[in-house]
Amino acid sequence: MFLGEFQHTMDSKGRVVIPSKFREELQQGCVITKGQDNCLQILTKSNWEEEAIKMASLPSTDRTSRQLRRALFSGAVDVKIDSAGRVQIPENLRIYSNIDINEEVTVTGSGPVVEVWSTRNWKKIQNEADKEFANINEVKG
Amino acid sequence: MFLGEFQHTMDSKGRVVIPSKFREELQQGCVITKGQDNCLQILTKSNWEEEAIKMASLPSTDRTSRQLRRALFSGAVDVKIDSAGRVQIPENLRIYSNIDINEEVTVTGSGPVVEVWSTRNWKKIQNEADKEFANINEVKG
DNA sequence: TGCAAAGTGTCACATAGTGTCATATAATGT
DNA sequence: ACATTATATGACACTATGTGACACTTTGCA
Repeated sequence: MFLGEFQHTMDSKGRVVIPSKFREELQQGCVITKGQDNCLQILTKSNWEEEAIKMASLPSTDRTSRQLRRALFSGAVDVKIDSAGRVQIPENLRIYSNIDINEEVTVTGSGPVVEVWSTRNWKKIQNEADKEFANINEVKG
Repeated sequence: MFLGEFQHTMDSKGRVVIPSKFREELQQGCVITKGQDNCLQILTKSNWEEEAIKMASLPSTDRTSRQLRRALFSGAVDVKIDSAGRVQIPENLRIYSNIDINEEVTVTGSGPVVEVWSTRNWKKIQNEADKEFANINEVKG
């Protein structure tokens, strides 16, 4: 289970530090994919395999399914964390997520997955997310 | 069941003392999350897991669900009480709750959860709460 | 073949976080 | 009231983490 929110910067070579709390779970290998709302997702190997199986089993007759599947597989890279705790983000994913070299990055734990955001982007999303969250709590309370 | 109200200060490293009465229940591990009105909530592990399971099972195809999941998990940390009875509050939660380094903190038992407030904030909220309480009693009496 | 660009590995430094201790304060029992 | 114990807090040393720098390797391309 991944929890928390961390600020980092993407270094001049396109690498991002994985918060130390997440490393143990991801050390044995992980996969980065395009996530929803222009974030990147980092999954553990086993989590990725589950996803992949689900996707592979979608009917290839359905156009939307095909698109989803292409996005998932073509956008995925299998990376390893280096000795300084960083991962290299390939250019296509940097573009997808709007994270430029030397820019601020927010890494969040989101339960079963880790998400990587350009901080600008995250701030917008977070506002929305917090509102939803406040609504739910009000209904409950 | 957590009861009572306690004054402490956040130390220069961002740590807060958990009142000794609460420690036993929280010792085996607890999770801090964003609560309502800019307070922080401390939940026991089992309490947290209930919440988390609900969230994790929401469909990720639905934007609102995704946002909820993000708010919940990114705003949470899993902490342990140190040998001096303190917990470390990460920066994002310090900001959320308006608790600065070396500032006064009010820790309250609130039934199933413990709440952590900046004392300034707490006083405001408490006034409101007391008024409500007085009103109810007036109507009843 | 050589050059430029992109990626990888390593290091040193600054800072944030952690652990421990000593003292002060508060709570408890006699 | 007093002694005894538990609790809170500040101080400080230590560790881990994040960051920037830089050299080295690989890749693609002229």
